[in-house]
Amino acid sequence: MRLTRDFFSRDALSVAPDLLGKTLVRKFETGEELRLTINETEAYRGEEDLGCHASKGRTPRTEVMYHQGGLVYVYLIYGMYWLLNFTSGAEGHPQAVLIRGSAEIEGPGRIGQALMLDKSFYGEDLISSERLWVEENTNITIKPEITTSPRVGIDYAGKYWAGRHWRFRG
DNA sequence: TCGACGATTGCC
DNA sequence: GCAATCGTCGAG
Repeated sequence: MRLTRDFFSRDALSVAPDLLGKTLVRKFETGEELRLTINETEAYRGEEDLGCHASKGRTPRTEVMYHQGGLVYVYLIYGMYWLLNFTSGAEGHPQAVLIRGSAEIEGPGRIGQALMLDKSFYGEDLISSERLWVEENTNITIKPEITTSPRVGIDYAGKYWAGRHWRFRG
């Protein structure tokens, strides 16, 4: 069953750990489906979070994070990898959850490659999209053991924000 | 308009 | 250890 708007409308710190164990589905134009089990996420939350792109304010790039939850926020990193994020929270609250890894494919850059993401996915609605969405995983019967740790690659955000344990693995 | 840099990865 | 590679943003 596809995850609802309500699921993504909650705070990023609730959505990020709850996405662990969920199934990410990408349907290609060929009709072929790629299904990945999410096992690693990170929360980016608000303009005050110096590790969040929205800390620079509302710009063309960060715009979608200010919208409702359940939308796709993709951006090009190092000129070669598209990183996948889902917006969360309510309208006006810039938040996003980075999909950092899955059981089948590890690494945010590799996930983007496997899903063949590009700029056209910016703003895609996970609740109605025909090519990308998230489902409940019916195979999992027990809730995964979740561990937390500091987010990756944001030392520039300073000791406080880089030190928040907003990376979730399960 | 210009230059620095990044929520990464893979090869030397 | 470092190059690849380009959109974004702040400075000039």
